[in-house]
Amino acid sequence: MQTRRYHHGDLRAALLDRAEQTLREKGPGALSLRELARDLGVSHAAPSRHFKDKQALLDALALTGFERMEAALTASQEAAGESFAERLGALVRAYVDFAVANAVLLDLMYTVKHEPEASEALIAAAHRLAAMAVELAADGQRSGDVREGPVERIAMPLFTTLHGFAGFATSGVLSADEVASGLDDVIAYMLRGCAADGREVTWSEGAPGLHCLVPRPPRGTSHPV
Amino acid sequence: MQTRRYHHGDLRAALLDRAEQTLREKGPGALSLRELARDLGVSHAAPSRHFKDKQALLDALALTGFERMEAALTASQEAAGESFAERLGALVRAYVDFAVANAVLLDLMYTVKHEPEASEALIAAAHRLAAMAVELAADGQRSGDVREGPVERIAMPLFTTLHGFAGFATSGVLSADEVASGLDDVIAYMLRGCAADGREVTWSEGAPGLHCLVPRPPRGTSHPV
DNA sequence: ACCTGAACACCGTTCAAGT
DNA sequence: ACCTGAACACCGTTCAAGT
Repeated sequence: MQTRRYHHGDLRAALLDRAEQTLREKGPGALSLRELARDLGVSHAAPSRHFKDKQALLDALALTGFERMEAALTASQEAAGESFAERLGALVRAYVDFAVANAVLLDLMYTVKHEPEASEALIAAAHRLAAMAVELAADGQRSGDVREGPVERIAMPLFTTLHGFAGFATSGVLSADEVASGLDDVIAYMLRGCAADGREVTWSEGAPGLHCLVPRPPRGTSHPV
Repeated sequence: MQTRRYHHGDLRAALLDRAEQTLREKGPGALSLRELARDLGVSHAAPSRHFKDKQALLDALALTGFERMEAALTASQEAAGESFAERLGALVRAYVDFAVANAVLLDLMYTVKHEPEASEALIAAAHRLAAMAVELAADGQRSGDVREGPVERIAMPLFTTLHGFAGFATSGVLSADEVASGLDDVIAYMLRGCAADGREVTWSEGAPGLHCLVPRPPRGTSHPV
């Protein structure tokens, strides 16, 4: 019968799928391994063959979240225009869209863990996301849109803003309307924050025609802020 | 005897205290109402007089987190210098310091809740924190350090960056060293992001002498980004 | 290799009853 | 008003045993 083959085939994936669904529908408090097993027509001890404990399942789920987020961000960059501003805007939108569509999952991804060894893989996954911001900033430096300096130090505040905005969106501190209407303010602010001196900053997606000029630094300045 | 009077006096506060301690020492997964009651020498049903269920206790604890964070931010502003940059820097440091010193609590404060009625008080508390950033931005506008425009829309990206940086700090995405060394990059980026056109931006705490000039916008621009 | 069934120690929540 | 004690239904985890 079909269910038999399914579980034989991939109980591990079925557990992750079902866990995410319950997480989405009933929240993290309602997730139990026994109920998961029941739903999948399997004994309550079966999950332990695939995940040593509940936390291991949650960690694995968080990891798939990072992987899907990475795919979403990559897709956003491939679909985006060529200008730095367009690519940054696309990255922000993709991150925030994924976050609000997977709020509980995002919580899981960035939740403080207490066994450092378990967090390693998750932190590495987060660093792969951050690397995309670094890549974007490096491109921006090549095109002259982004200020000079160590590119990781320039990308970090950008990625930080992204993460904070997504966090406020998922936790409800910002309403859906506020998220939608605030996106352009955030993007414009990010552009200004990383802009090369002497570069005109233009951001026109949500609020057409807004722009400003970031000037050259005063002579004699060794390291422009 | 002493313990008897203590519990009679304020079992509710004792539960919150003890819950925070276990949270800090053993993590959120290890928190149980029954153990809490045992530790306090009280029957396992006693907590239900003060919190209708476990989530209610966690929500109450999160609320005290917001209150203490608000106090820390207020204190930072009272201790800070007069310049906008100094006050912003002090706010960022205070937020991040509180976050790393209370990582699990911060998680709890901003965790996605599934009963909207329970979240209301927490969201209101978060808004009180955000109001401090709005106040600071408004002062910055009066002193000419911060660009013109609706002050909430200017403060939101700032507060968002703060929150994201704290989130990376508590979740371990940024190491303690990276947090310490990244603080000035973040602050300088924030200053640039909200600076008034034509204003010289100076930030010299961690990296003395760094500064740049944000110029006047090109003539004819209605709304500088 | 993968799963079952029973067993163990622990939960959260409720409710009559005590003081 | 505040707490107790027993009861209920549910957990996570382990482990010998099955196929």
